[in-house]
Amino acid sequence: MAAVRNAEQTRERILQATFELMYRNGYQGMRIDQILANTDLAKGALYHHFSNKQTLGYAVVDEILLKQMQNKWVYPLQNTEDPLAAIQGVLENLYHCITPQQMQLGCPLNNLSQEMAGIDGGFQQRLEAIYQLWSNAITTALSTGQKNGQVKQDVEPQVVAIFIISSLQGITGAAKCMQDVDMLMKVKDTLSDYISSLAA
Amino acid sequence: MAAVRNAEQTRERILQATFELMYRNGYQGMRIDQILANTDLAKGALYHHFSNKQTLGYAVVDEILLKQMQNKWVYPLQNTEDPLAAIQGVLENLYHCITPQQMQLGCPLNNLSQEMAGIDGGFQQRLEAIYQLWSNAITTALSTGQKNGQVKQDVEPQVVAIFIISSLQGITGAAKCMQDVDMLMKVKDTLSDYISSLAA
DNA sequence: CCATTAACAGACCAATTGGTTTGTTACTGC
DNA sequence: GCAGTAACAAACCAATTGGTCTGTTAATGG
Repeated sequence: MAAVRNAEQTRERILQATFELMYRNGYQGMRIDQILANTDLAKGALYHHFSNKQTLGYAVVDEILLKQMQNKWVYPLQNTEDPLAAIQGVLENLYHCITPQQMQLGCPLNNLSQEMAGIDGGFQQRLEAIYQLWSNAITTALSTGQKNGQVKQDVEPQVVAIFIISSLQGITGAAKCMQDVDMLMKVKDTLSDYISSLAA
Repeated sequence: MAAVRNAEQTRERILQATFELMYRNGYQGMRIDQILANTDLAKGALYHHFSNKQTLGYAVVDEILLKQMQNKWVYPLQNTEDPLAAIQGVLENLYHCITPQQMQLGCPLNNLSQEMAGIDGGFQQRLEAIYQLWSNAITTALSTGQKNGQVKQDVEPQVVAIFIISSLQGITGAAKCMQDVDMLMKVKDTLSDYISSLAA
């Protein structure tokens, strides 16, 4: 058995497995041994790449969650003709192919925030940075919309941006408990209507 | 030392301490030994009242969280002249005397939901019941408002109720990460404006 | 081609965990 | 007032936990 070695790839495998376990069980519920089982690695390998559980958790936020945020929200809202429509598009896309499984598990960012932001300052700072990225993307989009005359002048972009983010996270969170897909969709439409009401 | 015994009171003390620890550290992060330390009880006492950690966690939801929901939302919205104003009042009251500590810790119901609803069916069912209580209270208020001609006829009470709940929870959750009181208040006002827009 | 080091494997460990058991003490009904 | 039981105390336990340590093997530069 030719055991090929690729440090960077191994590191990535560990990160990905950790992310999935954290998504399913939370950071505190996630176990190191589960990572090893899911990656077919030994402890030596993991602790060669990450010094401890906390560092590993931080890395998941800094690398995986951050990248997800960029792909889902930052890039799609950049250089768009109609910012409001772009926001609606991302929203639609988000709910378009959501599985019952995903509904039950909720949003990785939200889950981790509620679990760890209040307990661990390191997590709080890193998660805050991602929320900052998110709100900046929407704030910029709304501001651009105002410049283009597509968005009402009396809305405060930053406040509304955070309201949109909050509502979205809240809906995902509520769905996790309520387990009602139809209701989830209707509530999402209510948020959609609110966003539409921002149009000039 | 006359060790006075009061079973019901001891049970309540355990429940209260467990609630606080769960609020601070999450269910998975909360440790049995911490409960004992905070109540000055021995293990025998705890396991005499509760058969295991899970049962204890469930009891916190069934008794403490449920009662909090009734006091904060159900009763205040019952038999009110102006349901919409009543909702605004509860909201205002909620944010009126919020400490930085509470902002950092977030909402007990939301924290626990995000942490456990996806993992443990027992928690999910119990938490869902509380969300049901909550949404029913607001739904009924909105319906009454419609009958009274105070609320627009074209709003769907149940959907809007869940949207309000979601937004509120989302705001609390975001505040936990963002740590910005002023922003939190402004976003809350945005929700308040939305609720005002429901008036006939 | 060989020395050095990076990338792993896996046995090992101390501390912590939820939970049990056995014993003691306060109450309660008769 | 005493027997029986409920309400505790506290030592004990097995399993799990994150983390370490000592090897071994593959790459890499000279």
